[in-house]
Amino acid sequence: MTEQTPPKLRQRDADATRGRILAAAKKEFANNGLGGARVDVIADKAKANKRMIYHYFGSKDGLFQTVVETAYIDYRTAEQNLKLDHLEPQKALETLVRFIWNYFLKNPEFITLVNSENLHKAKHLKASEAVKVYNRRYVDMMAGLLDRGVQAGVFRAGIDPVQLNITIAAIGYYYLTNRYTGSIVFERDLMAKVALAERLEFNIDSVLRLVKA
Amino acid sequence: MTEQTPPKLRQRDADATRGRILAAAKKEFANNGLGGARVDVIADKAKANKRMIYHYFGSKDGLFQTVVETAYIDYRTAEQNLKLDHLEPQKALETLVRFIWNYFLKNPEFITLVNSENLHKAKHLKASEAVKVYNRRYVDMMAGLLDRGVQAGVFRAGIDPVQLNITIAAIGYYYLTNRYTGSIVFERDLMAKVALAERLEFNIDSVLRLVKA
DNA sequence: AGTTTAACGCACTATCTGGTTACTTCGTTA
DNA sequence: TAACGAAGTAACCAGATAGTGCGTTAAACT
Repeated sequence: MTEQTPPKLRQRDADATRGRILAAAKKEFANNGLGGARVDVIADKAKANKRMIYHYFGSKDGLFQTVVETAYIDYRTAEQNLKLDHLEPQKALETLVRFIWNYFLKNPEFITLVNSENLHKAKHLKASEAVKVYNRRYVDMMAGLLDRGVQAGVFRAGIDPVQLNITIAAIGYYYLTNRYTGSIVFERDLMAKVALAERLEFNIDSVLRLVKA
Repeated sequence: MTEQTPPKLRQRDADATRGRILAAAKKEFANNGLGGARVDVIADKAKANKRMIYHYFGSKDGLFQTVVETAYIDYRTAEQNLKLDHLEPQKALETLVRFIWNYFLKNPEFITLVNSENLHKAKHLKASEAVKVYNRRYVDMMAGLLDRGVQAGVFRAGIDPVQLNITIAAIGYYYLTNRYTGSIVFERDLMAKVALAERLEFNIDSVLRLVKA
């Protein structure tokens, strides 16, 4: 038989296709924002058909929502793997500051996605119950960490874990999200290796000063 | 006779039209980002013709550039009016933290514009020499302020003014730019009056602890 | 083997969008 | 006052853009 079609095994794999779309969308949304992202570009980059995007995610907004929620859960999951309970308070705090800094640095899409979501008043994340659960656990951990420090006499009492939490994220997030305008404004390359290392040290030092007894 | 027209009600007023376009554009860009903003909407809101936008600003990007640059200069100008040199170091620092917080709070467009500009890798601000000049003056002021504090024995030595600067902005900026996701994540209304007051106090306290001798 | 389900893709569209052409009207001044 | 440049307008355009209708085919199930 002349049939003998070359084994163009076009495997059908829903999960894989969905995954490729999600990955491509994450990049496109992170680079251009929700309004600037193009559905056709996402389909193309994912080596999928645009029709599939609507099949799996319903709409551009639906796709964005999934991207943001996934990014958030990934972040909190990584954070939870730190197991800070096993470290002495100061060391735990330093580890946390270091982790957050490095996570933001190595996952720049995370920051831009969060910015986009806030530009849209968090309407996509509003629904997510999962995000709240993850975070409750995190705030509890921080509260416990502060308590342990106070018991050990190394931290002062009365620190609001949420405020501290926000501050720790802030001093890394702001520096990195404003890397471009910041580099212009301060006339130095904020992303140079030395500059990054300096900032991390400054941040660790700042947080320890903030909590010390 | 030349009709003396004291309140010259000009039907045609280039400056006024330009101003209305700029104001409308600031809102539209802040609310939707560069990619999400619509030129037609801007023209409409400004009660101007779309053609006028291209007449005065050349392109959507040109308009955005002017908006961002203007917003930046407005911010630095307000900052300079604080005259911190006349205050004792600690009071000056507190005043600065307070000012930045309130400026971000009362000018939410400023934050979203800066975010948008960073999403686009600051390509619109890159050209602006004015921004650099303003900022140089600001960093010098901060350096002088720290020196005065060290002389007076209230601040510790060796603090990098740029790092402190970034931190002061960060602890306000992050809280406010992430007001929507933050309110979900922490399950409290970050924009409630009490919450805002608490955050400001926490920030002032943090900065003073950071610098104290 | 036959039936059903779901993955996949082509081709299409209604509408939008940044930008432009061609034109009119006002205000200033030679 | 005539003329000329600038302010202002409406209609338009070509390409983009989110979203779909419908047919095809691989795989799962019976």
